[in-house]
Amino acid sequence: MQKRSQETRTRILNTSLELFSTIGYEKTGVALICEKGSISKGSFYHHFPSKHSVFEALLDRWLTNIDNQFESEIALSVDVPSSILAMSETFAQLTQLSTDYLPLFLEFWLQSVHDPMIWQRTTAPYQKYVDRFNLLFEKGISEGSIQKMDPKEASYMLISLALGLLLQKMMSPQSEDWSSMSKNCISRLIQGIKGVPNA
Amino acid sequence: MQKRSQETRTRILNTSLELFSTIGYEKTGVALICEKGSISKGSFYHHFPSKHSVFEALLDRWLTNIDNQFESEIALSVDVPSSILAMSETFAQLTQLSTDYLPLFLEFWLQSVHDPMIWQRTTAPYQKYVDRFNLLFEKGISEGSIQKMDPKEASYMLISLALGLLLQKMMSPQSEDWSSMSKNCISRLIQGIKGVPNA
DNA sequence: AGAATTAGACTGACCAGTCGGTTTTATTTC
DNA sequence: GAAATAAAACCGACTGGTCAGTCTAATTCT
Repeated sequence: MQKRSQETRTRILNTSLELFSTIGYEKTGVALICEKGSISKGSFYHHFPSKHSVFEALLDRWLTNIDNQFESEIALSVDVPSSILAMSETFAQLTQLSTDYLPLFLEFWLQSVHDPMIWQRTTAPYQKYVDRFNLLFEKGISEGSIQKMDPKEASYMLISLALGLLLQKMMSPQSEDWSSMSKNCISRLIQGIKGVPNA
Repeated sequence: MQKRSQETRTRILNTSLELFSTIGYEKTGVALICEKGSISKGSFYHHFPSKHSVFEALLDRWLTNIDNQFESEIALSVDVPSSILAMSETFAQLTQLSTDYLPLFLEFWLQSVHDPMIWQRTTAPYQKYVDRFNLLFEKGISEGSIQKMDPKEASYMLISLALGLLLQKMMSPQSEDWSSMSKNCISRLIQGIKGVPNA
């Protein structure tokens, strides 16, 4: 039966996620993961070849999650501005869900900067989003629903805004309502980019 | 003579900055800092009580730098939108200057999330910028040069955009021209927030 | 001289990863 | 369906190496 095996594997993953997020990747010892997750050292290394491989597995899980979320959302709307808004909605949801795990996202980013292997792994999907936004904006611009501008600029603007909101959310006490703040900011940005009636 | 002493101190700081940025704080050993900076272990610990205190010193240096830069820039313009633009200009410059050290900024952020002591240290100046922007936007809104909106929202939008641009700059190959991209994005954001002629 | 600074060998804690062995689960055979 | 066998999962004491920080002695400045 692979069921037990699968279960410990995910337990390793989840416990690691928890610890990596709260105390950081480097500071989290394998021993601690094992203790907190009631896993033995041997079992840990039976499932993962290294501590870092757990990190990578978490990264992959995170990326595919985001990807699925976006993929399911993008097909729905036909109007470009609302389509963008929908994707942003998804984004807000996503951050809402995983507030506690946000620091890990930073850790991913940081490691990407230092390690070319991780960089490649993260960049590919990232580039995919950029391209997707680019296409969306191009369409919007040509159909007149978005102002005449460099679509790349629009994409980067939107993504930057989203990332920056994430970053700030991380720093502020949990009490603050970043979910609605994010929504408002994004919709206002889109409003500012929308095509003007005449032009 | 304190001159030599001062010199080794800054050499420790600069070498650490270099290494922390390129290979990360955790991965950088004190021995390596000493080797690369031609400093002995004893000297190192004569000037700093711990590795982490070097980190903190770098953080302080960074923060006061930013602060000075902003402080000198803010007084110049009287018109609100152009004042904001000026501050953003400064920001762009600032990122331009320290491209290589950008990863350290992330490291600061990450540690702030994990360590309350660091958090306090970073939050204070951060809050100062937010407040400053708030005031600026409030003024702009009341004088009509900025749209009617929550000034906090405007501040967070602008800061988010700036942070997000930084984040993305870090990930992309050095070739890309983020300096002009940043400028364009920020000025477009301000354009979108500017007061409409009628209203 | 003597205070400040520099030198670098040394220590002790910590920690990722290993290894020999046990227990649980799955499969085969009678 | 139960005994026998194989395979997968689990266990935790142990190791080897790393690294922040210490200590004593030497050197350099005033």
